[in-house]
Amino acid sequence: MFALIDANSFYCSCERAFDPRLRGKPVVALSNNDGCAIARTNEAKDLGIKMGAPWHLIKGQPELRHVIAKSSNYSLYADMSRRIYEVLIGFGEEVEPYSIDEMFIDTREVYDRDKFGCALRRRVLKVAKIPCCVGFGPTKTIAKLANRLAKADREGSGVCDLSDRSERDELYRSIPVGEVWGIGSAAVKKLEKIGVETVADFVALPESIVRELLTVTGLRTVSELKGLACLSLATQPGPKKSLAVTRSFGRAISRREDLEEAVIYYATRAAERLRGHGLIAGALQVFITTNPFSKTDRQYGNSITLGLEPSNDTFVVVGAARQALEALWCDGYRYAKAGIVLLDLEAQDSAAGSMFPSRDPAKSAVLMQALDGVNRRYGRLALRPGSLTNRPVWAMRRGNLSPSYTTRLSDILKARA
DNA sequence: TCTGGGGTCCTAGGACCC
DNA sequence: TCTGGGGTCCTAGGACCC
Repeated sequence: MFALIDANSFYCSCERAFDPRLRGKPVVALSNNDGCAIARTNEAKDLGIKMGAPWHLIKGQPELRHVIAKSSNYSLYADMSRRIYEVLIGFGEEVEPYSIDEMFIDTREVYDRDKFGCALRRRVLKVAKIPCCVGFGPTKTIAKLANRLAKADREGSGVCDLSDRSERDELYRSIPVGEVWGIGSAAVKKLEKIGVETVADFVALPESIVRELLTVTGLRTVSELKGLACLSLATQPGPKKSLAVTRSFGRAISRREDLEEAVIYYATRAAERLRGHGLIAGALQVFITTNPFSKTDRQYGNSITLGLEPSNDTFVVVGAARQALEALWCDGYRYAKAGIVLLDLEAQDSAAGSMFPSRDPAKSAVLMQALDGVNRRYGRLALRPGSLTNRPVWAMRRGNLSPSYTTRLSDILKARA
């Protein structure tokens, strides 16, 4: 049996914990650049403010003038999350922190779930000052669903137990399938086409259909909904696989120097975080894109993935990022967003002995040629410090070269020639 | 003169999550 | 003028090898 503890309007509740004047008022927490609302209190939801609604549109409406907006403060939220975790650990159960505001716990040993759930809620509210809801179920997916029901019933106890099979079957008939964890908008659309609307319709489908439409993830979700646990509690986080630093710009950027400055900054942050986790990266991806919401701007977006000599050195990461940008950049667009993603992460200690990554010299040569072309035309080569050869950082790949990458790069070159 | 096919690895992109 | 940021998993299909 699992329980899911999910904080209510987490970011807003964190703000309220430190400023009681926000209680009972419509509050939203804003994304980076104060761009859009990413958390809303019930009062704000009741005013019709949608998740992800742009703040500049909200504040333009006179009837929403009293809505209070807070810029997000992630270190505060992370700290509050840790407090909740510690409260749950204090109950002596196994805890899996699933996201910043959600934790699964193993409740096999719990006999009176209602009582236990209420005690949890009270304790979290008292110690961490955060209101939350608790959902119980024989699988994680059902516990998630139970939590949703607990949240939806605002006047209720904040605890919902879906451990009873017949009770579930009854409920499934009135719950839209899109409410289920793992069923997103694309899946809903596909399911609608074959007449599936409720969770009950969904679990009644033959396996072959589910498999065909939603692959193995869909099958897993069905099993979980039937009470057959496919997902276990992960009390220890797995090794990190990627790390990203991405931002939308406060205003559109048209000058190359400005974009380069942004990308260098992201690369610096990324390398810092990499070192913070004791990791090195074996590949780096840079992307830039125009504003997809704009109806007037010409659109362009592209990304490039480069192999690195595994490293967490700022100079190496920044050097590779600049080279990538050099190849990506196209003049004459208004850029709205850029980012850098570090991939092929490994623990720092295992780095020794993996200095020369390219397994296929012939293919490297092809890429090198393409890159040399870029460099001849578009600027200098940033060399890896201490490199024995004059290869640019981004010509060093660990695995096979992606042919589509080479193609894409030549497309870019062609477009610019 | 005839020009295979199966296994494996890799990547981009889609979908989903909070 | 202003529309988030950070992740994971799965699959199709290309490239390669023998």
